Amino acid sequence: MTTMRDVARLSGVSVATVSRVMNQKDSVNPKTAELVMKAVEQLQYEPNAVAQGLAGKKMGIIALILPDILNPFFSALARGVEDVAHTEGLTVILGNSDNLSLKEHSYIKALKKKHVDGFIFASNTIRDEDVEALRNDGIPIVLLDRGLNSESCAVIRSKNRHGAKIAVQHLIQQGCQRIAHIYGPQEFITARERLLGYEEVVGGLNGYSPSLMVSGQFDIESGLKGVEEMLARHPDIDGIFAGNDLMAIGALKALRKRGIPVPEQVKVCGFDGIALTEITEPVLTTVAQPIYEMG
Amino acid sequence: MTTMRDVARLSGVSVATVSRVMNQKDSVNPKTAELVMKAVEQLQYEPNAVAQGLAGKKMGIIALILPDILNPFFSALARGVEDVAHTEGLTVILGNSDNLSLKEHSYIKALKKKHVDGFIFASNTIRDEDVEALRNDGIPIVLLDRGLNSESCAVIRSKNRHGAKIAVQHLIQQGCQRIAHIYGPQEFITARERLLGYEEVVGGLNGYSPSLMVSGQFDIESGLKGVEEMLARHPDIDGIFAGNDLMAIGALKALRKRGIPVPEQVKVCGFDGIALTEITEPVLTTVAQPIYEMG
DNA sequence: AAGAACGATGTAACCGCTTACATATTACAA
DNA sequence: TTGTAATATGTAAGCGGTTACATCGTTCTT
Repeated sequence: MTTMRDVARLSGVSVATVSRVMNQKDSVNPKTAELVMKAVEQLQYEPNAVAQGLAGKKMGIIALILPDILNPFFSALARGVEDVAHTEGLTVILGNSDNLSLKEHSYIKALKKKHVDGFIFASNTIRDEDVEALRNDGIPIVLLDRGLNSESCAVIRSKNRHGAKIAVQHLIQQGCQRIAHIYGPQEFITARERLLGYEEVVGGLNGYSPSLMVSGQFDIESGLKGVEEMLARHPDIDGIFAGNDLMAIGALKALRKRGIPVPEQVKVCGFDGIALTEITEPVLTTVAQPIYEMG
Repeated sequence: MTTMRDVARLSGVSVATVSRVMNQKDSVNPKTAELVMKAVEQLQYEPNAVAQGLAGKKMGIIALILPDILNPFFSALARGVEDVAHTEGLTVILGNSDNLSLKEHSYIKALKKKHVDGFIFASNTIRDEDVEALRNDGIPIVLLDRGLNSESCAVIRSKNRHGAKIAVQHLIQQGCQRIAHIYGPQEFITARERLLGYEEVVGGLNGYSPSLMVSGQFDIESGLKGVEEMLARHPDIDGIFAGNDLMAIGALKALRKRGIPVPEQVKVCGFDGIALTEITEPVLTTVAQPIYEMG
């Protein structure tokens, strides 16, 4: 690998000058600069990012910690992040936390050692103390889809509550009278907010009952089970608002299993707008979040 | 950030000794070692990976270049890679190439500067010269699902041809007589092999015709279009073998659109075994590849 | 025309760690 | 007891950059 010294030697200047030319810092005689550039070209010199990192510069690496890349929601997010990172000349390190604080912690630890320039967390289980610690080290953090803790770090979230209201109102407009809700894990602020949005709209309706809500785990399986449970309790529902698309898909499966026609008898609406919703049959109605753009 | 010198100072030894203790290399007096460990503990010392990298050691980073993380096949692969990497103490850098040699090249360039320890390519468009260049630099490479070029670098592939034969034979066993095939882009060796497997089995059948094959792009959309085209040509087909699951899903959509009952009139079989196949209706038959394990 | 201010470049210290080599201590064989 | 091998630890030279500081030749000010 050719180093700066090689370039310096070939162009007959000192390494300092080469560095100056490379960084376009401090003043350098245009002629010298050209000379250096020619040598750089000839030797195909590329600065060593690790050395630059050690010498105090950024390494150009950001860490993206998310629960599970298998979840389409997060792969869309990842793609969004990675795309802009790449055009910015940054590289993205991926970490699957499975929503385990422990794993998150271990990622943070491992990546801090590697001089990561910044963290993006799309995971709902980061411990505040971990975030706090990073902040103290002056490492930039972005929190996606997570409640803001007192500290001042960038937080990106979409209007879950508002979206939920839109979804439910849509169902009502379609003529639904008894709308059930499958909510996600209440540890997640997104799930809580969507539930609130639902309650806000449905709470005022005739015949509203808390038993119209079941819990789910934001995955297909629990959506299916949730709806089965719901149908046992309330065979008369005519609308289902699922806390996310995966559970909506599960709901669809449950309904089909029972031979209930969708959307004729029961209408289903999801949340997120992942690509998957377009391959189900019937195509699922959903509240689209700008997942990619959030990334 | 506490450095090795801090530890050395606190434990009253030289940095070299601390380094020895940390790396368990060369002999160190057990008592000294314990002393050092205590200091490490007390100072919460963590070696700086960047410095270690500069000083010649590995950085513990591997690059995973794949076409698109949005494709469920690749997110499964990525998850597999990331999981074992993490348990091995490695971190994974993700790159979406979109099957563009140019993007791949730019990733390689950017990542080489960052002292990446190794590359995993799941992309079908890497130029041999790029691979060659990496090999010359002594950087380990793994090629997933790609034709092996003369060079000796690890290659992981599943038996596409064999799998294709199984798929087609399965359809025949189910009673299919006229089986169509939607093949993927023929630049991809995987697509070619699957096509070969199909031909090998179907070629011997009565009424076989090359017009039973249409090309697709390994995505849902092209699967849909391909089947529509096929139905125009051969309304009498009773089986479809798709080169991958995404196209199989497209096929399903096309059939449903035409009101053709699946699997009563036409049976469909995909390839890959991505999780998506379980959410379609009806559940799609597919040749499962151990995607995760390949990762 | 002398001194200030500036531009261009070189020197060398430093980032934090690894490691070859040197030194010192201890143990063991002859 | 002395030479030698083995053990334990320190010294210092990198790894490949960045950058504060020093140096030196110019141009500008008055």
